[in-house]
Amino acid sequence: MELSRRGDYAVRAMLDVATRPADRMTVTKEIALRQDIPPIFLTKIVSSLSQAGLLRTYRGVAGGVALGKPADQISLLQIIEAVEGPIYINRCLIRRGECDRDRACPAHELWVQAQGELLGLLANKSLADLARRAQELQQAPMADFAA
Amino acid sequence: MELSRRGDYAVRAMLDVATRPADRMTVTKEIALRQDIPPIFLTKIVSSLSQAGLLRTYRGVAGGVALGKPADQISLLQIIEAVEGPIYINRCLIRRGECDRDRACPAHELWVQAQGELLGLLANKSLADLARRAQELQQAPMADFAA
DNA sequence: CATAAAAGGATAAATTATATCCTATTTGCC
DNA sequence: GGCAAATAGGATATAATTTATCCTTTTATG
Repeated sequence: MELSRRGDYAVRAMLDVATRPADRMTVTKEIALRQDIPPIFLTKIVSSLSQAGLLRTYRGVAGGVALGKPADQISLLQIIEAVEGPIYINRCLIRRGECDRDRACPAHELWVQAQGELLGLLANKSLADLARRAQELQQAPMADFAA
Repeated sequence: MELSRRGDYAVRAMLDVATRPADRMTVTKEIALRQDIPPIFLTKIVSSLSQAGLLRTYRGVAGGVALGKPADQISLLQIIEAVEGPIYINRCLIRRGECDRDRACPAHELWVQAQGELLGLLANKSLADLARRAQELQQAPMADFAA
């Protein structure tokens, strides 16, 4: 019941790109360094994010990565599912007939609800939201003492 | 990002016990058969549930398992955490200082929120709720055609 | 005392997650 | 053209976790 590192890394990497000056390219090795992510592993994650259209990548000497679309059009759900595949809170949600073969299952209904809420939350949170919040936290770093 | 089988099995096993006549003991082997759970594996799960006080177990010939307390005092969260340990939606929530070493992390805040909602949902859903729903579904098995 | 149940330790088997290596491809620049 | 710096991607190793079983012990009943 836990996000994999791929997902965690992906979110942090995307946030890293989103909070950099948009006019300059970001290089994965630097992201890895800043975010403390194994560099070669990150290239795989970046590749998934690129295939999902969330990053645009450029090869060559002046290459690197940039956001594939505006940050407010990228949801956290998209990021996570890009690197982990579709989220299922329980096996019985993967395909119909996995748990409720014959009779209806009350647990199944619960998983549907829980999954709906979780996915809703992640789908409604954009990378832009996170980036904005990051800026707030940076400008008032003492804020977390009040929390 | 998925419930393990332990958790899934535990919920189904508890529900199985809760929907049986309370005056008679239930035997794990029968639960395993009805719920399609590997029998020996289920004994381990039952053991965890027993240690958490959610089941009471009785050895010997007329032995078996019964609910450790009234079904309305058993939450789904308790069941899952009994067999999986505490739920963390992301590593950075396990202990303070895992992700927000120095600066505050906006992703962290998101995980706190998501985890809060998920745990809240599971904590507010009781085994009694599920058992009641199970009875409804059994009495009107055609209901799921409407859904 | 035989039988039927759970308890628990050790361990095997399988699956998944994490990470790296190596080679290829692309691009910019001298 | 050739070098350097970047991503692309296949293959593979390593590690961790999950799932499952086996075997022995303990407890209780009749």
